[in-house]
Amino acid sequence: MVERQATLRDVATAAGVHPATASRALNPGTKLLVSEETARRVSEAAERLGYRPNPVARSLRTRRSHTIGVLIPDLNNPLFPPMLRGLEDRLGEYGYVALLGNTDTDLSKERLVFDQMRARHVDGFVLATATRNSPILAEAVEAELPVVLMNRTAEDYPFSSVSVDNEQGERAAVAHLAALGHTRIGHIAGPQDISTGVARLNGFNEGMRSHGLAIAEGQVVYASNYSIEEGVRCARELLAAHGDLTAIAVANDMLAVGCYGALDELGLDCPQDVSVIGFNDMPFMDRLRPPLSSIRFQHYQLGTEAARLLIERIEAGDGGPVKILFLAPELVARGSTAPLASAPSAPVPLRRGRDRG
Amino acid sequence: MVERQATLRDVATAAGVHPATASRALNPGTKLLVSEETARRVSEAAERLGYRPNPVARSLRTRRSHTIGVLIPDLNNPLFPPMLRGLEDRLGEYGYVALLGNTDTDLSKERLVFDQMRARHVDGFVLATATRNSPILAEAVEAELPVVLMNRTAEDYPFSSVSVDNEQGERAAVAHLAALGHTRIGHIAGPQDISTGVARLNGFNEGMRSHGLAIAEGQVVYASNYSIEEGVRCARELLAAHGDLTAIAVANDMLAVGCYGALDELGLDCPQDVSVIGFNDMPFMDRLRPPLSSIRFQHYQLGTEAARLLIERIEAGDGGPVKILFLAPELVARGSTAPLASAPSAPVPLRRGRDRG
DNA sequence: TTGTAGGCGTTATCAC
DNA sequence: GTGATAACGCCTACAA
Repeated sequence: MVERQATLRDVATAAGVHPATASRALNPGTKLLVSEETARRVSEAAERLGYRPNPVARSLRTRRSHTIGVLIPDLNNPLFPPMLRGLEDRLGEYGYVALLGNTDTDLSKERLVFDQMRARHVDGFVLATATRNSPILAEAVEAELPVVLMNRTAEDYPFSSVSVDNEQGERAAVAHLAALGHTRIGHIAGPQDISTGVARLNGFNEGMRSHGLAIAEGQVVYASNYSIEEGVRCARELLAAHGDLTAIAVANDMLAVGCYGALDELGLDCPQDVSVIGFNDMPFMDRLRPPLSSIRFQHYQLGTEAARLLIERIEAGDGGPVKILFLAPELVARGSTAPLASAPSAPVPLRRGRDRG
Repeated sequence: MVERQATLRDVATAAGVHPATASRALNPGTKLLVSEETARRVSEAAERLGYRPNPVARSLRTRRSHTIGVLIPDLNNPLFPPMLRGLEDRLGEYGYVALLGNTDTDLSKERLVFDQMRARHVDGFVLATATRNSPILAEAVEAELPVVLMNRTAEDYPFSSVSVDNEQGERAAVAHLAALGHTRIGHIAGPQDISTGVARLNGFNEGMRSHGLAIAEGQVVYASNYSIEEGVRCARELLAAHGDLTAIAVANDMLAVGCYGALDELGLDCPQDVSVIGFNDMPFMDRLRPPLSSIRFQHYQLGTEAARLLIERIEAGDGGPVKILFLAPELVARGSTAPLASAPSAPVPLRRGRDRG
C-alpha cells in the first residue's frame, strides 16, 4: 500500500515549527526571513520525510501554474520536434512544463485549444501557429497574457518573437540559383496570412530584382498551407503556366517535397531539368533523393530562445520588454540545385557523397 | 484591464442558489440531484458570466489533475509525432492533457522527469521509453500508478500495453527477403534491454529457421540504441564480418538509415548489392533513396489505443483489467529490397514510381 | 432538493 | 524571527 505523501504540515510538526515557518524555510525567496538554525531543521525534516511540495495547492494559492501553453499547427511537421525539444528543455530548467496543442491550421481548433489552456491557467503562451489576424492574438493582448511568437512575427501586436530572418534567407536562395546561372526562377509562396509566407515572398521579390531578373505573371504561385499536397498542386500549376522555368525557390521544405512529387509526375528530373531549393532544412531533408538544398536555421535554438523570452516576460512583474529576435539563416547547397543545363542532359553520376551538413 | 474570472460563487449568487447547489448543477455526475429548473438557472448564469471551472482548485479537492505523464526517448525520432498526435487527440476527448518528457534513453533523466511528473500529480503514465528493468516500473507498481506501455511490453509487470506484433513483423521481413532469393541475411538487432529489440530478434531467428537458413557467428550485431549512428556502426561491423551478405533485416528504421550511410561508405549499392529492410515505417521513409522497405503499423492508432487503455484504467476505480494489445504489422516493399543478383549488376532504372503506400 | 461546513496544501498578511 | 489566521476555488458528507 501507498503511504500518504508528506505534507508541509508534517514537516512543520516534525521540525517543531509552525507550517508557515516551514513554508518560509523551504522557499528560496523567503528563506532569509527565517533563522539559519530553523531553516536547517526544517530542510532536514523535509528531507527525512521525503516531502514534495504539492504544486496544485501552490498554484491555487499563488495563481501561477508553472505551465506554458504551446500551440503549433501539427507535430507531424518535422520542423517542430527540434524546436519543441529546445523549448521544453529550457522551460524545464526554470521549472516550467509545456502543454502542447495542435491546431491543424484550423481556427476553430485553435480557439478550442487556446481556451482549454486558459482554463488550465497556463502562465503564458508560445504561439507557433498564429496567422496574422488570428483572433487569439487580440484576446491575449486584452487579457494581458504573456505571449511569445515562435517562428512567427506579428508587427501589429506587442509580442516578443523569435524567428529566422526570412527575407534574408529567401534572398540567399535566389542568389544561389542566380549564381548557378538560372534566370527563369519560379516561387512557390507560403500562405500570405502567415508571417513567414509574406516575408519569404518579399525576399524572393527583392532577390530577383537585385539580380535584374523579371517575374512574369504566374511565376509565383501561392500555397494555402505548408503541406506536401499543396506543394504538388502549386508545382503543377507553376510548371503548367511556365514550362520554361529552370529553377523553383520554394517557401518551405514540405512544399518542396511536394514539388519533387510533381516533377516526378511530369517526367522532369531534379536537378537536371529543374533545380529546387526549400526553406527550413528540416530533419531528413539531406536524405531525400536528391538531397534538398535549403535555408537552414537552428531549430533547437529557436525553441530555447522562445522559452527564455517568455520566462523573461513572465517573471518581470510589469510584463518586461518586447523583444524581436532574428536568427541568421544559412544556405545549404545540396543535390537539388545544379548549374543551369551546362552539358545538355549529361548523365547523372550514379552515387554522390551525401551532404550531412 | 482584465476582469476577474467568474467563480462558482459568482454563478451561485447570480442564480440565487448556494455554491454547493451550483456545483452540483454544473457537474454532469451530480446534475440529477438538482431540480431541472434550478439546473437551468445555474447553467444560464454560468453561461452569462462566462464561468470556467478552475481546474487547479478542482484538482486540489479531487486529487485528480486530468494530466497524463508521457515519457518518450526523444521527440526527434519521427516515430513519435504521429503516436503522440493519436495519444493527445484521444486524451483530449476525455478532458486529459499530456505532459511530455524526453529521456534521451538516459536512466537518470528518466528518473528526473518521472519524479517531476509525480510531483505534479499526473493521473497516470504512458511509457514509451521503459527499458525492461527500468526502476520506475517497480516504483509505479508500488505506488499503484496507472501505467500503460506504448510500443513496449513488460511481461514482468501488470501493465496494459499496446504495441505492434514485433515477432510477426520481423518474421515477415525475413520471409520477404527469402522470397526474393536471399539466403545470406544479416540482422542488426535493437537493444536487448528494450522489448522491441528482443521480440524482433526472436522474429528474425524464427524466420530464418522456418526458411531453413543458417545464422553464423557475427551475423547478428547488436545496437546499443535506436539511432542513425548506431546503424552506421552496426552495419560496418556486420559487413566486416560477413562481406558476403546480400540482405540485412534491420530492427528499426533509424538503424536502417544509418545502414544506408555505411553502405555508401563501402561503395555498396542498395538494393543491387545489399537489400535492406527496416522496421516501423516512419514518416518520410518512402522518400529516402532508395525508398526504404519496412514493416508498418498504425502509429496514430497506437497512440489512441494507449490513451483508451490508460483512461480505462484510471476511471475504473479498482484499476481495471490489464490488457495487452497487439496491432498487426504490414510489410511494405519498396526500392531498398530487390531480388538476389538476378542479372549481375543490371543497370538500375533511372526513375521509378514512388511508393506512397 | 438544497444548504451547511469543512478541508484539499499552500502561502500572504497580519500580529506578536 | 515566528506564529496565527485566512484565503485561493472547489467538492462532498452530512444535515435539514
